[in-house]
Amino acid sequence: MNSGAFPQKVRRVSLGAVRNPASEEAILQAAGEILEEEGYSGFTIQAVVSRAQSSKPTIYRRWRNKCSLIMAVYERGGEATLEMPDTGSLEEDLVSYLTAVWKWWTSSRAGEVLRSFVTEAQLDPASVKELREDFIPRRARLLRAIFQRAALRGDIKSGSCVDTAVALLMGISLMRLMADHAMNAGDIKNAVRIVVEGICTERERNS
Amino acid sequence: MNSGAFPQKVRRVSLGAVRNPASEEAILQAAGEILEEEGYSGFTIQAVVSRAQSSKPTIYRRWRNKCSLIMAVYERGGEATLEMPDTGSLEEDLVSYLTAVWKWWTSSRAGEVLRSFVTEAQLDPASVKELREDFIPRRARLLRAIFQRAALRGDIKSGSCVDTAVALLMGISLMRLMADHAMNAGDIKNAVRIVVEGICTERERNS
Amino acid sequence: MNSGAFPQKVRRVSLGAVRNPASEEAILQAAGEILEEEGYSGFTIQAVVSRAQSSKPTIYRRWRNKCSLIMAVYERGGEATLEMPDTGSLEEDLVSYLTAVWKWWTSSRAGEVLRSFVTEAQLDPASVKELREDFIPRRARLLRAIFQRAALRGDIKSGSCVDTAVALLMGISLMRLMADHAMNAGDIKNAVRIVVEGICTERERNS
Amino acid sequence: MNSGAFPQKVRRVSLGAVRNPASEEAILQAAGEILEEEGYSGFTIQAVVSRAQSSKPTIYRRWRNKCSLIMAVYERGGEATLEMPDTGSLEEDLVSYLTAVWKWWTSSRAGEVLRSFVTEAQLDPASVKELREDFIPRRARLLRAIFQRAALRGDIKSGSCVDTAVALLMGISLMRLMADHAMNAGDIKNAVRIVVEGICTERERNS
DNA sequence: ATGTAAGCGAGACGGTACGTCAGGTCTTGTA
DNA sequence: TACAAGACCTGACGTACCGTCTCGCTTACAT
Repeated sequence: MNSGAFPQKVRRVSLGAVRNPASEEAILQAAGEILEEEGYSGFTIQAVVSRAQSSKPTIYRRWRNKCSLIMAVYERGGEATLEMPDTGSLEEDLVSYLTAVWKWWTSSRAGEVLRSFVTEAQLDPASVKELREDFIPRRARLLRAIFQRAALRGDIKSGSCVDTAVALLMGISLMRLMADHAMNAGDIKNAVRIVVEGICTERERNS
Repeated sequence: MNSGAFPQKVRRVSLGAVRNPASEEAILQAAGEILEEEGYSGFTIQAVVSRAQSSKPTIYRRWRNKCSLIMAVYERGGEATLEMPDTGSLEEDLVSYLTAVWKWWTSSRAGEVLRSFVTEAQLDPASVKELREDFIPRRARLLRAIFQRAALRGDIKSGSCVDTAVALLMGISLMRLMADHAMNAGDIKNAVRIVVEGICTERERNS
Repeated sequence: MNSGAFPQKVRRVSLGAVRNPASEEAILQAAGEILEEEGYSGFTIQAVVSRAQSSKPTIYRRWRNKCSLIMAVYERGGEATLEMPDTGSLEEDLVSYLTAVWKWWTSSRAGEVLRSFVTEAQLDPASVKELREDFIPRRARLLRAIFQRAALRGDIKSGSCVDTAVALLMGISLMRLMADHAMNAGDIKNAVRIVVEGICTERERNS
Repeated sequence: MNSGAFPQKVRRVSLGAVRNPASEEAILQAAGEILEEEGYSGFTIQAVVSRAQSSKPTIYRRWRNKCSLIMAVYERGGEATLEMPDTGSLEEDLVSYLTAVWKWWTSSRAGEVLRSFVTEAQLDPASVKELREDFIPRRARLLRAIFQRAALRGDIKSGSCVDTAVALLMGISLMRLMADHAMNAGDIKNAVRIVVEGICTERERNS
């Protein structure tokens, strides 16, 4: 694996009148590396072009602006690999999931990518809309599923709003991320406990 | 009130070798108006200069970069006028406070200012540090005070982390703000309820 | 001819990854016009940008600073069109040449360009070096050639330094130019006479 | 002598409603040192203020702009000390004088001051006028006197223009100065010889 | 077998904002 | 009223990045 081999002198050949998937791959790879190594402020399209040995039109043919590219980098970055914990306990599941997310964010610097995405999106109303309507709901899906399993078990108080609980946990995570203030195990535990105690039935809470 | 009288042809006189507070005032006023009217993407230093009838050096003499200026605009913007509610009920106090905050954010577009600040801060590590260590704690103070009054009343479960409760409410607000998705009364009520139920004693919760 | 048609709304098309000579041409044209119309003190890069419908990076991509640009304007400005006089008389040739130079300088305001170049060069050691090693020798070439033809005719006293004679005539011209004190026919005649009498053989002088 | 003692912590006290000559002196001293040490590009009013422990208004009260200040520095710089040679030979006098001038220019870097003055003058029509009508004629006086002594001896051909001869020698010197190309003994000798042979009677020339 | 159409690397281009710097004017408080 | 101090406005500077454009090349696919 030549990740980090920079610059990669692998000359990609044209495939004619069809997009070369290798280009897309190289661009995302390069973009991710730059975000990891230089952070948002060092992330320029020209830097991506240079590192990927690609060109601006090739980038803009696929993503409509910097923001879309960053989002693609984030989504390629392996969130999918986060597995849904299922211990039978809502609290344990949430702690386990958030711990995994923060580990991923900090170890691979995917957190930097996410921060960059949220930041960049602010420059473009269409991207804010995408953030609101697509990106955040997609990110919420696993958390929602965890809560819904608890609901099926009858652990959730009637009248509680699961979406709000999800949003509380995502919100605190995002705020800490934007402030470059990673959540540690204790932070996660505290946050989860409040939310769980706030949304669960007596029985579950005491378990 | 001449807010909006643009450009104000009020010639500020020099005060000699001492900074003229009127300049600072005019700059903050102009910066605030631009953020309100044009949003972050229309906010340039030159635009501030033009509207305030000031100059770049005068701005950079006081604030080290755009980010610091935006922060000053936000802090001047009247958060101080938010009064601390005190109904005797934690839940009502929180709802009341958050409702006031969101009303302020949306009506005066202070929300736009805050979004701009958080965005701009990402370009400069020193500003992120300031966001983390000064700005957010300062913003948290009123919420903390509300919780602490409840604690004095004995309403908070022992072992609960008040700071985390505060962070949950600030986090969800920030996330909704960054996504340009204002919280309405129901959203606020749902969020507050979960946090209150999660942190309060049985007695208080049932009250 | 649309010189002076300002701004020319001729949209220059890109030539792909190669510099468009039309841009260079438009920039030099605009720069020359500004120097003619506004003089050195009105000559700013932004003014050139506006008039040439170009951009700062495009200018700085070609010339490393204002000084180089001004030099290019001067060299493009038609000195080449000065023809070498050849009457068989050194004195007549020199008078004729210098008269042509001063006419060019004053009528087209190329003199303003030259003054600006010499002035601007003083801000940058590299430009002074260029002035000394390239620009002045290039300017000296025609005068040298005139003297050398006289030398071939045997009109120059042995032991005389032709280069110094050239420098005397260029020097007085430059000084008068920098003092905004154009040389008239009499001035030129006087200067040429001294130099010719100082460098020529008796025979030639009396001819 | 504290020239170079920088910064001089000699606190000049105000003399009340009268100009303190020590200030003028300190300013000229500081300005001269900066031109010597940093050259024209490092010469700013603020630098003079700092080194002279003075202030901008004090400078602008005496000189109407940077250019006037530089001229004052040049004139204070000791040209007066150049003594008029009088050997009885025009050629020897001229060589001796020009040699002294160039020695002064290069050793004390008064040349830098003169270059700066000519450069700065180009930014201001009034200064160019002063250069033309006052400064250059003043500089020409000694050279003129040398020629006039020769004329009294009957060495100058009738019909020759002494002013032009002076201008030729000043012009070549200025050109070489602006090009940062000091004239050495041979250069001076060559130039003087041409001018002398061009302007003198047979008898003198052969002497 | 060949012409068309699209992807590709390259990099110039116009545009816009940045943050710095210098000039020259102004007003203070002190002597 | 001169002086040191330094804030102020003006406006140019040179740099950086964005997103668009056209080039010349290469290849796949339709004819």
